[in-house]
Amino acid sequence: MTATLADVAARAQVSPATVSRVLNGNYPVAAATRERVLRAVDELDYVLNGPASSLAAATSDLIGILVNDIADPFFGIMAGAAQAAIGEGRGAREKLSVICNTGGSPERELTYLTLLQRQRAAAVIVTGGALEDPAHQAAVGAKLARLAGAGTRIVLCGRPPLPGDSVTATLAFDNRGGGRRLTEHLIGLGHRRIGYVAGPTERTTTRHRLEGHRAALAAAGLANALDARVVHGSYDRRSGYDAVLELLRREPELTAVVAANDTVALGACAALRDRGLSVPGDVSVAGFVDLPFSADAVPALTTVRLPLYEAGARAGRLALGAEPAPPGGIATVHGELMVRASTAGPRTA
Amino acid sequence: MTATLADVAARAQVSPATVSRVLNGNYPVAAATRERVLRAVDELDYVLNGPASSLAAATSDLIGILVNDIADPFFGIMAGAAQAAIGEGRGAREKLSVICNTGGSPERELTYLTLLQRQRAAAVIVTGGALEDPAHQAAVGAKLARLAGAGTRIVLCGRPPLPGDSVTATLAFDNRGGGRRLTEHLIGLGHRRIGYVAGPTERTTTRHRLEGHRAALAAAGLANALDARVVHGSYDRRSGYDAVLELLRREPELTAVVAANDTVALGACAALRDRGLSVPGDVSVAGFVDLPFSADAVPALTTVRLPLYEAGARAGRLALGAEPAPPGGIATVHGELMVRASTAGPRTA
DNA sequence: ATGCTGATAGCAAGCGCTTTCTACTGGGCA
DNA sequence: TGCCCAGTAGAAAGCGCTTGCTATCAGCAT
Repeated sequence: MTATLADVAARAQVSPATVSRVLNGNYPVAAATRERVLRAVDELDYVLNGPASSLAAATSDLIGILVNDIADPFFGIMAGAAQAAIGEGRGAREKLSVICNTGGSPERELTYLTLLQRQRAAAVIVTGGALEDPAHQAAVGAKLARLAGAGTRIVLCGRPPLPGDSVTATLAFDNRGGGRRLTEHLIGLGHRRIGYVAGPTERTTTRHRLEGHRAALAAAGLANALDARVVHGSYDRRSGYDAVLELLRREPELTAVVAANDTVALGACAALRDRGLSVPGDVSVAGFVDLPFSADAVPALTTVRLPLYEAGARAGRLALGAEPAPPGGIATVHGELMVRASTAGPRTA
Repeated sequence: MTATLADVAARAQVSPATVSRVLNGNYPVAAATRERVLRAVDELDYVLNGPASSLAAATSDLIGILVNDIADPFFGIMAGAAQAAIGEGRGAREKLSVICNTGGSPERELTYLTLLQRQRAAAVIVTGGALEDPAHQAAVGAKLARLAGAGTRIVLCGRPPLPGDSVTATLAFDNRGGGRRLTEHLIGLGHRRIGYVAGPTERTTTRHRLEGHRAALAAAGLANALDARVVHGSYDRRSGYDAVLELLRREPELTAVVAANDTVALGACAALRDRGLSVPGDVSVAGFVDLPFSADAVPALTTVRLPLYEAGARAGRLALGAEPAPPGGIATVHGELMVRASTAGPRTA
């Protein structure tokens, strides 16, 4: 059937051990021998048996990348960047980096972690905000600790640090700071009645961005009506659309809306438009993340730019061990406020 | 260190064989015994060793999903849908479906295929258009044939059929028909000078959509100036922007632009706007695929809707063997023309 | 010559699991 | 009462690879 190491060995007239060493390149093999072996490999179209190899070597070349929603470019960009970085890495053997889509489901997150543990993955990159459920956090923490114990490198990307020392490195987005700067920008423009379309309640990302928003309001003495002006939803466009209608119902005099992310912001814009309100003429809108299409939207979206590609690529290198972990294991990735056309001063009523 | 099957067996006072059978559930085991084994598994926090298992059973539970660019929602949606379908599948054992991002690079495509072959993947789903390079096509075909020979199920999703019988099932998008209907729509509106922003030259998807366009023009007797009105680029927004500027340079009197996909179309809109031209007032614009944000764009984009999610999910089920292959192994997935605000009759000059 | 050393190559013992074949048990039936 | 069979469990032979250890050999110093 399929050629095995032994077949190659026989053809090259050497022992299986020698073939293995040629393939792994971590043991001296005479040039002539190597040559002969490689020729045999080629002639037989031999492909290493991964499972057998992993079993014998007690390691594998699999690297898992967990994302909440791969259809969302936020994750797509990070995951793609990580895979690119990993593909670039020159290790002894090429790594197989794979993206696992949890769909935001805690169970699937754990399932994937178990599946990766089962495969004895070389590294795991977990992206995106964490669920705030303590039980689930503990379960994930325990799972990661076990993985780390088995030699798997763990990298968190765009996720808050985890207690314990099982994580190799954490790249945390400064959601709080970004959220704060964004709202400060709006306040600076003169807005006083600012609505907030938040993400799902139980996510760290949601909370942190909202906390930044709140901090800015509090600093300006505007925090009183806050809660009435916050609506939670998911991270999709639909959610932004619906939330804005709800906000408008609660407070028709709103002059600005901050959204959980760009996608939500675009949904918000659509709702305002459908309501006959102009952006930013009647209501300013701001997003978060700065996805590729945000600069192209009409009007171009004011947002906080998160360097997704860079962060993803760095996570990939960290997973590979190709880059030293940041001091303390944690690096904070800051966002940059991008002021564009979707925000302006409130109409001087 | 990590618990093994033998440890579990010892603890449950049974043989390793029995533990294996309990875990795989394909052999009768007395309820009491099973119970005891499961308790031991739990107590020891045992996780199966995937490589060992795959080696012994000569199969693995890995399913690979190849995409050209995971940062593009076109692929994100399909891949996510496929993963969801696979996660849903109730096989004897949970499958690990993984997304591999080729970045459109033929070498990486082959590398991933080899890596998956190395892992003895249970199935491989290849999405997106193929490169038209005969050498590469042959290489991919050969690789897939080998995989199929080793028992790996092969599913093509959104990719033209491959000769030979190694492919389990093919879901081909009707790019030609969709392209044709789209251009017919424009012609029907009265457009005569229609520009076309095509994707990369060497891709099947590009060619098919363009052929549809050409067919519509030919049927209306408008094919004469075609070539001067076609500009090739990549599948991104930037490409649409630049291409429209080029088209306008070549033919300032253009009244409509058809883009390779929605992202490109949005770039095209941006360029027109920057040129002071209104959409669809001065120039109509149409896309392809119907990504989530296309309906929200301003103006909402006329496009050909491809059922990405459904196709991806079906590909997942086919990969699982949970759904019978379509007759002849090939199913054509048709697009639906979505007429929205970005297309209108040409200005009656 | 003799013994050393460094450079290569081979032997063989697993890695942890699956699965075939065999062995044992108890009950139903003649 | 004895036999057969269904139901269940175990023994053991690998699956294809890696790697520690040993064997070989040339060259060189003694």
